[in-house]
Amino acid sequence: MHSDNGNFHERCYALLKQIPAGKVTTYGEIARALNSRAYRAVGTAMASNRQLFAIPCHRVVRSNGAIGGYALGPDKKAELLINEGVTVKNGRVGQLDAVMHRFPALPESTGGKRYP
DNA sequence: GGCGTGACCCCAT
DNA sequence: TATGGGGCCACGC
Repeated sequence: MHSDNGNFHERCYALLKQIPAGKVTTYGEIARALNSRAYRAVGTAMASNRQLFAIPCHRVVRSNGAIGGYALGPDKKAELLINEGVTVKNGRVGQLDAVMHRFPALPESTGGKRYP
C-alpha cells in the first residue's frame, strides 16, 4: 500500500518511546508487539540507534533478565536503569515481570490468528 | 542479487 | 543455576 512507515527499525523506536521510566521490556516482546519473530532485527535496530537520549533503548533488556548490550557499555545501561528505579543486581534485572512493560496489540492483528 | 552478521530467544543437558 | 547448540528475522556490503 502506501508505504511501510519506513523501516522495521522505526517501529521499534516508536515502541521504545512508549515505555515509561521505571519500566523495561525485552527484545522478544518488541518483536511480538510487531507480530514478528525478528528479535534479532530488534537488537540490530537498537544498535543502529544513534539517538540514545531521544530513544530510551537502555530500557530494553533480555528476556532472561540479563541487561544485554549497550552502545555506551552494559555497565552504563545498568546504571541508567537503576537510576530510573529498576532493580538491577549483578548485571541482571530483578523481578523482570514486575517491571516488564506490555504493549497494546496491533490493530491489524486484533482478534484472530497470529502466526500461520 | 545473494551471503554473513548481530545489543536475541528457546530448549535440552 | 549454568552451559551448549539450533533457529529466527531484517539490514549492510
